[in-house]
Amino acid sequence: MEEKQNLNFLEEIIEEGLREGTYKSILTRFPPEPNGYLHIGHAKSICLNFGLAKKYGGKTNLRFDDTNPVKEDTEYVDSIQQDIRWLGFEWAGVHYASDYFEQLYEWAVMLIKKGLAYVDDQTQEEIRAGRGTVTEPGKNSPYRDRTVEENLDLFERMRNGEFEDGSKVLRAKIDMAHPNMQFRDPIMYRILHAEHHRTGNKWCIYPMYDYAHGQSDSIEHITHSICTLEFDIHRPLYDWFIAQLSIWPSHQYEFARLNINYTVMSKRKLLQLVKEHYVSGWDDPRMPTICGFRRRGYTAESIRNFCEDIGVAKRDNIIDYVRLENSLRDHLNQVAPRRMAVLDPVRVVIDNYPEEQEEWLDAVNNPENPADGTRKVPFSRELYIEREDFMEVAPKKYFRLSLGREVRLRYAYFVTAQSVEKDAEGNITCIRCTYDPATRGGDAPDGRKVKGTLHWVSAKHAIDAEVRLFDRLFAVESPDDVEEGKTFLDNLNPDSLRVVTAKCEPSLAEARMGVDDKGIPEPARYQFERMGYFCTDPDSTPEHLVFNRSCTLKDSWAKIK
RNA sequence: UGUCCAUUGGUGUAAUGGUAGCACAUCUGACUCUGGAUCAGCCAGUCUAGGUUCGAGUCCUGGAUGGACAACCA
Repeated sequence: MEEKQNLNFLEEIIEEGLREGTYKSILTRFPPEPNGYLHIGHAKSICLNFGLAKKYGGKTNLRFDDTNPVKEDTEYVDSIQQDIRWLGFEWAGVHYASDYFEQLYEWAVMLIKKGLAYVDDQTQEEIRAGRGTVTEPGKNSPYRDRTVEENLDLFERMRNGEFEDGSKVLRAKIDMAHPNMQFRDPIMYRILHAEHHRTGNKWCIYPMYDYAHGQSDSIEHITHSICTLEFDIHRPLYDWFIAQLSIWPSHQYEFARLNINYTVMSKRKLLQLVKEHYVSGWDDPRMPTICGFRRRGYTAESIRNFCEDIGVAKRDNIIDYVRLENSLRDHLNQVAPRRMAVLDPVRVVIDNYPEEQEEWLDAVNNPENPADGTRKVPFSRELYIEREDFMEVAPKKYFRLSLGREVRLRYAYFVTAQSVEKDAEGNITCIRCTYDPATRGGDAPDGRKVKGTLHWVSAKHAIDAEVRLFDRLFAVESPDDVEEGKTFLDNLNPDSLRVVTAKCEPSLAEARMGVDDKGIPEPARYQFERMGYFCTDPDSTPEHLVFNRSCTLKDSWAKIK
């Protein structure tokens, strides 16, 4: 009884090719331009390219699409490699489009000889005007019919640096009236006297994407060049260059890019957030970058699961941000040790608890994984509980502490609130309670039940920690939808970061950043019971602990409220 | 008003001419020393008009809606 498997459209294509013997194994590639940090959208592409290859016993190349020296930098090539490794993938080979510049040049010469490319002296504006519009055909360049000899001579001199930036380009000679704009004599090379991060000053002409990408795929014998939908209209041109050059036929397939609500995914906008200091950097925990999620406390596994979970197709999609959080919660629920920390403390005094007494009680590290064992937490007469866990007069559905009501302090005792003390402004400064000594450990021998269980820390033993409470970076679902005169920046959430000083159980003093098996910094992750998942921030030191809130717990009380 | 792509519950994603399914969200209930987790259940869908066919979400034609393309960006 074979289980019926549902394949996505890419798997269908791969299996069909395998079945028909079009190829024996597959080779994919992940082709980032090193002009920014990778974001969660790239994670989808990475999981797809590497995941597909893995599933079908193939391999994946990492190839930097570095054909525009003015925007690219080695800072980005380093971060990109780190992020891919952190996600848990390893490439078969690392390549650079710039490795192929010489070959690409030779092929361009070949196309000139075949009468399929020419040097155009028009200005940028003239070229644009000559291209026509989506509904009107373009006009031929006056330089379109230069002889092969003249084109060869001019192109070589372009390479030799005889001309200024922008004075000439090499264009493919196709059809200025073609209904697909991509075919209206696309530019193959432009002159750019700029230093390239790898080739230095060797070149002053650089190939355009359309002329470089497909040929790079072909050189590497990529079987499946998987890219996002906006390149769909480029595919005929991709095929055209390969056909005219008679080179190894790579094929391009397109899928719908990932969109998530309450966030932006364009590199340009992310760069702007960084450059204009709306966030602290590319790895700000509110950023949708891979390094941002990493610092936020996301695990690589949770991101991989997320990408698997959302699937892949060709239709535009907007994924609910909660899907991402759910992936994280799923994973962390299984692996994160539980601790108690009070983020907004209010003092509690147990009047009938002996003044000098303290007890170290057993607390379970992770109820989902008994093997994680237990730890001791100190209890004493004065405690802190969460301010929102007490109401003087409470509605019926409120299960927490209120005057005259009994609740459980987790792993400790049942307590009943008796009275409150307030300051001049009427803020509660202290809640006076009594406890039942018979309920030690959290169970009543007489079998009586209690509706609520609260987390707490002993005031005398508590340690302070800075806790950064993150919320979504944007206040609206579609930050890019803006009215006239506004930008996505107007949609930033002013409350996306709140910093508090929390009271933590003493065992948290040991919380330290670590490194993973690839040497990449890895935070210590915890569940602060009832409050959410938290992790150490790189800013954290033994003297000054800093925790980031990765995400909250699901909170059904918040809905009732 | 050109070319290309897409359209299945609120959101994603399957069904490959033969019973429209799954996940997330929502809502109910059970259980619980985290209002967490877990378990059970409910609600809810083929853009539209024709055509082909014994039979259409699927194939064909028209329409509607959304998206991509007019960078010397990728």
